[in-house]
Amino acid sequence: MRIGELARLADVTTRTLRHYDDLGLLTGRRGANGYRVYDDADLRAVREIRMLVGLGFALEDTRPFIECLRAGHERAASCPDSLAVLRRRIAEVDDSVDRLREVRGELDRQLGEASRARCEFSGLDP
Amino acid sequence: MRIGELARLADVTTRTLRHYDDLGLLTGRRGANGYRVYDDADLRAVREIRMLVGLGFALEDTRPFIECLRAGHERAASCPDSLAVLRRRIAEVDDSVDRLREVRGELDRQLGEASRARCEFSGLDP
DNA sequence: GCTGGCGTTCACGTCGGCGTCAAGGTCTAG
DNA sequence: CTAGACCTTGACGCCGACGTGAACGCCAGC
Repeated sequence: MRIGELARLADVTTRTLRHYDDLGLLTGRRGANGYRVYDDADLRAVREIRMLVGLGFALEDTRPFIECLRAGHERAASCPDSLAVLRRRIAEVDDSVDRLREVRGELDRQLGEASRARCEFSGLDP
Repeated sequence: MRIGELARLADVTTRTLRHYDDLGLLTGRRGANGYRVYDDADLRAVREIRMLVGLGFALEDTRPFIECLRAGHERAASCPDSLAVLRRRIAEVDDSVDRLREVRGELDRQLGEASRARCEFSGLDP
């Protein structure tokens, strides 16, 4: 299949696929006319990339997963490099959640103080 | 005081302060020689901005807080516009936490499947 | 043969928050 | 008088993941 069909099937733009090609992430073969030619394995790869990107992975971090697929493995995460990146991402997410919880607490504190300030301003505070 | 001293006191670079000036966020007066001139209120404002940025606010979103301070209010969050932005940010943080928790769950699932795949590969799965 | 719908390669634009020169003006101490 | 420590504006660079447009090639149907 050509780039337009793959784009439709994977629900991405052709620009996105060309970008992945530029990165060497999804280097399709070329037909006699210079057109990029893709197959079902490439569709699978694009879907894997989009899934990982949806989970917050940078494009570069999806590379080991795609290489794992191209190495013939059933699951893209089942290679050592993929697993390492996966665990790293989990740690990142945990850190992010922790930070956001602290931020959330501080925002609440700010809201409380602001409300109290408005009460004093309104003369509603004894 | 001039820009260098304010930068030291607020622990930011002079470039940062000029950037805030470019945005019209912290427009200091100018001395006879064209130098920016700041006072303690400006120091207070910069600290407020950095605190809010630390809580994830975009610079544009700190504007109502700074205007609130310049309007003479004690607490930067005690004006209607500040409060609106503050509540919006709280909602954003809550959404982010929710999304990250879902992401975290999915990452765990991926990790589990990958581990099982590796066990099958190793012939350790009955 | 020509229109229209595919494809191709540059290559610059976007968003935010500054970093990092470059080329100059100002002021103070020695 | 001069060094050097401050200040000024202007303008390009960076990061990521593409969007957007130009200018062109390829191929099918009428």
